[in-house]
Amino acid sequence: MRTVPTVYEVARHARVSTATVSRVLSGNDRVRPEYRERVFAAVAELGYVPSGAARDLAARRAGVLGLCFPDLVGDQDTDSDAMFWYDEIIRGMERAARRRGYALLIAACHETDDVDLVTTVAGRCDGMVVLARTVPAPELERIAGRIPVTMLAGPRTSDEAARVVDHLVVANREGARELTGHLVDVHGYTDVWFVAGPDSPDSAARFDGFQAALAERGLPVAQRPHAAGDFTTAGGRRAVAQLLADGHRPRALVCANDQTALGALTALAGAGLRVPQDVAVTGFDGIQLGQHVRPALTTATQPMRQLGEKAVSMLEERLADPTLAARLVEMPVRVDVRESCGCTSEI
Amino acid sequence: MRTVPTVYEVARHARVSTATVSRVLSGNDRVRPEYRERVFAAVAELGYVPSGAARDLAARRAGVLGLCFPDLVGDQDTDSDAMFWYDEIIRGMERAARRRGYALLIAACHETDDVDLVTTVAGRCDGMVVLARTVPAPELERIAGRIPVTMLAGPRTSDEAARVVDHLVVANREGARELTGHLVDVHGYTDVWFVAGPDSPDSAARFDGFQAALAERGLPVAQRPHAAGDFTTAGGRRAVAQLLADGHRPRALVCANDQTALGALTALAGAGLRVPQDVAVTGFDGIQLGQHVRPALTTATQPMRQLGEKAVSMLEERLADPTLAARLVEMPVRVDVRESCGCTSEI
DNA sequence: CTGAAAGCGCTTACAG
DNA sequence: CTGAAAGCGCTTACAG
Repeated sequence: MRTVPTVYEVARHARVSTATVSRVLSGNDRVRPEYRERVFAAVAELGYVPSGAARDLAARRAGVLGLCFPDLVGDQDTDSDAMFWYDEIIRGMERAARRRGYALLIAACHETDDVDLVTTVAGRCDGMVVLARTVPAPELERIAGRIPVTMLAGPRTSDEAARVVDHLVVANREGARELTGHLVDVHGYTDVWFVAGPDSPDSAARFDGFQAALAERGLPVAQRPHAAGDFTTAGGRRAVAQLLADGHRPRALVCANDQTALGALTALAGAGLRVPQDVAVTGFDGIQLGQHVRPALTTATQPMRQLGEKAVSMLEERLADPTLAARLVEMPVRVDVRESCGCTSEI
Repeated sequence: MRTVPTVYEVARHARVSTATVSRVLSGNDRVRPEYRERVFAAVAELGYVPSGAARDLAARRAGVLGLCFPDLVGDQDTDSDAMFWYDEIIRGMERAARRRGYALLIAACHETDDVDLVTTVAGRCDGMVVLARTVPAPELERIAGRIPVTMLAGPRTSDEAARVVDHLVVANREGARELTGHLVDVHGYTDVWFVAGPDSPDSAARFDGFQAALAERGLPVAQRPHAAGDFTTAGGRRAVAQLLADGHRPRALVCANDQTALGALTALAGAGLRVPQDVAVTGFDGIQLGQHVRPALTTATQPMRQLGEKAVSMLEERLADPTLAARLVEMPVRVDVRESCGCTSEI
């Protein structure tokens, strides 16, 4: 195998300086057409592919954005279905990044280890988005000292980190409030229960919205969730199956996320209950699967596209001005009324 | 904002050389414990995060693998559901890469443009996986001259590229052959039709397996697919709806991929036909959604995990020995018999 | 518009 | 085990 060609070879071949090669390749400088031609010819002939590392080092810019999401491994080493939600995030971020000319460097990280992986990512990108439970706070602070960091859908971390890390969240509380309100106002259900996820700020905020909706309507307000899953389908199924086994028959179930709701659907079917005729169900997030199950899931859909775009622009703003104060931005969610709440299909 | 610290600052702070700092941080060299402590202390105090670019340039290794998949945008700028399949690939590759200590650099690319993006990716990783229709052959050859490249599930490209690019494919023909055989042997259907995807080697290979199964059983063999979608749910629905509108009533439909089969399900339901009682349906790929729809989809599932692992190991082998001859590796698929073929649910 | 040369921030023989 | 120094392959003021 030949040795890999460098700018020097290209420059020599094209009989120009490396500066000219660099200018031609970056595209945005005025170079005599004749030289330009020669450079392209040399590049083609030599099969030149510029070294990203050298380029990044010299230009202090990578053209790469990073994304750390939690490492979710199911029981037998298969991906947990909580991953569906991350698929959407990855896709949304990749698209938004690409629109602005960045590639996306992704890695599933776990708070307890993987510091090397996080460093690999952080050291190689111009800015990064981290989801909750991926990077320990001290590490996060350190990284934020080097590149802009936006925490997506996560909790406010330590005070230190909060000073330097931007936060981008969705309207969890408001979404759950609307969903619950819909169940009460439109369908007249008063016996509405909440099926939580794991102990997380997202689940908590959604429960909060659930409580608010009930309180506003003068209905009795539960002080704690009636059941709790873990944001997976299996967890939701177990939680609701237990509820039913205990003899409870709520009229409607507000679930902390879509997978939990999907699990609820299965548990209810298993108990011979019809959705929405016997029990209504709502989810949260708007994963694609929710549109395909029957009954189609009524849910609060997160604006993936906009979340990605917003995350990238926040990163770019901070790249332009690193002294910016940390920001907390909340994006609205959209309530998608489908079948599982009792409304008819909108097909 | 303070200036970002470098190895030099860390070395000065720890009163050691930069070589020692580098050794401590890389972890694998024997350094006097006292020095090691001092380095870690300095790193912590300064909030040092090594520059990936400098590191890569000096070490000639990035610890990053690349993945280019096609840019799939649906009608109103939303992701086409053909993306589900890529979600699985991305996840499988991310996991396999991470297991070997790599992060994954991803970018959706389109053959006609995006050469810059491809270059961004190729220049920054140690090896890359490309899916079909993402990188033009000449560009692919050039990249393969710099880093190992594996084409996943793609066609053999130009002869030139085929010499330097490894190919990793799944048993498309065999999977379709088994699926079709199952329909005939187990369920006794003889009137089995094929709904193709777009003009692609994958769809063609699956049709080939379909034909083989029929021929082996002495049944009439169609010379061309009875209908064709485009690998999306909408395409499958349209193709099958047209078939039905034309008055055709096949007993079973072998679809080129899962989304096509999902679309078939919708079209059949729309025509008042029951699956599998009136018409049986099979898919291909094994996307997660197929397990959740009713009837659950009988399909040939691609071994995502193993595909990812295999792709990474092929890259590593070529990294170790760049002179390796180009390889073509085929991975088996697993036929998952569920409900849509007429077998009962295995819940 | 073009080139000579410094410099980006690491790692790694090489010598000790 | 440790350090001085070269070198990785680009980009970009700086001068012309």
